[in-house]
Amino acid sequence: MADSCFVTKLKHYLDLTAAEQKALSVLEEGEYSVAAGEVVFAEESGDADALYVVRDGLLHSSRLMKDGGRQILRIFHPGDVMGTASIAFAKPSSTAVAAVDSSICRFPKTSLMSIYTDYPRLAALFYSLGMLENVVLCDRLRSIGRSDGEARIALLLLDFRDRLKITRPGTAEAFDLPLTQADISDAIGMTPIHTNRLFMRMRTEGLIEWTKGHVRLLDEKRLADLSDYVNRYESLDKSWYPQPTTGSQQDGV
Amino acid sequence: MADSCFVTKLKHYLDLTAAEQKALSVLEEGEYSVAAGEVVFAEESGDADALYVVRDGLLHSSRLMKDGGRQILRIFHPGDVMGTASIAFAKPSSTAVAAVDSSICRFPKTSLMSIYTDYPRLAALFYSLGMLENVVLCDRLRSIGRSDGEARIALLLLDFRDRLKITRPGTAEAFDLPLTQADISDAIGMTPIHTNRLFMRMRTEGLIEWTKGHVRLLDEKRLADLSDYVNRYESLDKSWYPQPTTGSQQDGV
DNA sequence: CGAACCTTTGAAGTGACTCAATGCGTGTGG
DNA sequence: CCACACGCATTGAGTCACTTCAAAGGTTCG
Repeated sequence: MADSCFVTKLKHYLDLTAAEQKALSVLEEGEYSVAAGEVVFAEESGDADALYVVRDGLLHSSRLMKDGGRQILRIFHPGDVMGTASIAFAKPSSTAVAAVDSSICRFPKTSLMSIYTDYPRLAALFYSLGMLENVVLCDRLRSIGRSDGEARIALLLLDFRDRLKITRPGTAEAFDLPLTQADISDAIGMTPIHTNRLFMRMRTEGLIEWTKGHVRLLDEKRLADLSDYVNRYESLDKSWYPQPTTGSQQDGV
Repeated sequence: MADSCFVTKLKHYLDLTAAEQKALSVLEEGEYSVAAGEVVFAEESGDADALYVVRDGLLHSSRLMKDGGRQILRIFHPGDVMGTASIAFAKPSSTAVAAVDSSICRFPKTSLMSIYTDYPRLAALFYSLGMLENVVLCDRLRSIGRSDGEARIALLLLDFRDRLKITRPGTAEAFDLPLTQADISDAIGMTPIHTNRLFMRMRTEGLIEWTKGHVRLLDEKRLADLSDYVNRYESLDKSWYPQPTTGSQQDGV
């Protein structure tokens, strides 16, 4: 059987043992479909007793504002884990919605327990990935806090592309971006009207091509320069990881 | 010996066994002082081979912009762990500076290895705390992306106060805030001039009192309302944690 | 007693916002 | 097969929150 996107993604960072892969497969048992626009979990409603692995499609998490506005917090690609806030809290702190028809796997967070006891290296990998997301979030905070509209769009596009690259190594300067301009504006903290004007401008400036649902980066260097972009997804520092768990013996230092 | 702020903070979330506390004490061995304004680690310079526990004082991490601007990413209080980005990366992705004379403990990240192998419940707690920070970061992203100046300041003040509360349970509506208006403006993504006008306005509106280095929240309800604030620091969901490690036996499910 | 740092104020400019409307493709029901 | 509705992209005009540039007032400290 071919690897799932989840395993592909983890293998991108770390050589997994057979035992580790087997332990992970438990997390991808309950696969199901969500239609575009459908809500997977919602802010302050229901219990956050599970996490979700994205198998296919595209989803995002957001928080609403009192005035009806919305801030998109994260965008989830195949191989990503959604709902990690429920590791800390018993209620969802954001709302997850499918941007296109997607396929996800739900697993109860108690499944993590045996990973922590029996597969310490996987626990370490999870922590690393959590901290990676943390750094990416800081990059976005900096972008939204301190740079103008074009730079914010540039960061979003480059990040989207590089995240896609992990599980789709073929991805280059052109890719599908199945988000509306309204979605993008909610992600970069601007109004849809202004976001549209920015897209127009970036088109005439020769930075990007944009046709509904599809983007081409025409000048990656200038985009990266604009947004001071760093690709955080290349590799992780594994120097502090414990020994891997192999099937036969239960490790040892 | 009295608990350190670090242990106090972790105990706020979880009853630690004697063995667990002993394991943590290793992380607080190399204490040293940093003067106000001093840099602990800097963006893209040197190796990120260590983490830091704050014992006393106040520090923050930031990233610079090309034009000389700065975005403050996080503010560290006693009991907080700085430099968690080095869990994922070999180079610092931000710059940490002491806001006031502080005292911190440095420990190599390889110290985490034995915690992951021998104290799975501590590993789980660390992961939870990482995800908590993640959610807090999302709250700030939302604030900076979608709300106006007053709301951003309100969030910063409430968050600062509630974070302080963890290790200083006495803290109420008045507390020291040893940051300049320029620092605060770098944290909320505004210019110092405008930040000052916002402070002035919030003063006349009866929301806060502000004297250099000291703040009093005069109308917490309205501040919380303005910023749609949620205190994330009250408690963690521990339902998925593995059994604690006790000194004598090496656990078992 | 002046230098350095921070806060405060004034005035003018601008990037992004609001309100308002048009265009455009797609699906759907009459 | 056309009329209509709906969701999304585009454009225009006026306004406002926040910025930039410029300078003055307070404190603290050597």
